[in-house]
Amino acid sequence: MVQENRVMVVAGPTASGKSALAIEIASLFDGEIINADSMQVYKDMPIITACPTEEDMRKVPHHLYQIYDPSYNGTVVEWLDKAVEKIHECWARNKLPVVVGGTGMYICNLMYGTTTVPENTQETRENLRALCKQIGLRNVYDKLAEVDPKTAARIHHGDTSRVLRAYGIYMQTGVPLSEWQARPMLKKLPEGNFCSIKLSPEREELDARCFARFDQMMQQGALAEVVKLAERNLPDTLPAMKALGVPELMMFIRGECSLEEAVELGKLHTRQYAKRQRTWFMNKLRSDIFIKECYRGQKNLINDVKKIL
RNA sequence: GCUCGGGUAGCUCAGUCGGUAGAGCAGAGGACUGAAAAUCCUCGUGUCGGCGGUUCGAUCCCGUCCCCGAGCA
Repeated sequence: MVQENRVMVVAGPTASGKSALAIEIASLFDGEIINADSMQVYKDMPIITACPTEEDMRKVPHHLYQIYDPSYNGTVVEWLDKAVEKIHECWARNKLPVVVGGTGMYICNLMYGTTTVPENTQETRENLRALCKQIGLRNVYDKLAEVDPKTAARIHHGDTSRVLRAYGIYMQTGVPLSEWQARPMLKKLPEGNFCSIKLSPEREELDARCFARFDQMMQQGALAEVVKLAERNLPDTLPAMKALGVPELMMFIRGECSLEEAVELGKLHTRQYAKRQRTWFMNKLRSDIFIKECYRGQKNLINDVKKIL
């Protein structure tokens, strides 16, 4: 029987079969699924983000899927708060929460804790972008180095998002990011509550699945989905607008390339993303079960899961 | 057949006023502390189309041949 206050985490790169595994675990152990994917939280793009299907959702309860409008800028901590809330709700109902997703940062923040740094406001971000355009990223970095040499030493001067964020934190709070980060991490749940399973398939197997899945998305109407998104004319700086396949299909819609080229590019970027995910999980996520293949219904895997719960 | 462009890294191309060459993309690995499907870092020897010639020395100049593109016939 499952121990009390357990959280099952299923992590792995895109197309590794983790959603199917999560459903299997949730069905067998009376669980509910909680999304840990930074793109599947957005509405109106279920195909391109490979959200679970309605049929999947009928099998077991799914949480935190398609909760934001694509115009919304979701963040790690906002997700974290919601995920923790859902976990508590599951426990209250005597259900096993099964957290599944490919966003390593979300999962690691949930398991190992997060910093208490406030979020840069939309306004700060816009100011920063303007400043960056005006004086160049390198000069923003130099300003950062003056007020927060520790952080500057840690990040690369070409790393747009980290340089801007670090400088923004100082601008907004008057406290350097390195000071914020020196404060104790906030752990919303004890680390001991988590069991984790990590899928890390070999490149060849995963590539084939990534490519096949992209073709499948196209057949299911991914293009129509992106056409609708394109009609909204949302800023391309929004996270949802950067979901794999969106910028590529947008290029086709704008007439900048052929559909075949867009699809090829989408596949390529998916494959590159999968590599980044694998690197993250390999080196940052501790796991109780680790397999070097995709989930394809392996029975022994489920037996192993039974042992650790 | 003639004229003009081209033939340089897996791909697209830059370059060397003659001293054997470098970017972007791809590929491999890595980082990641509140935008993370984001953002970024490291790794570049290849008959510089073939063969001759000039030269101390040619990928660069000359000749010739082969391929690709455009134009003229």
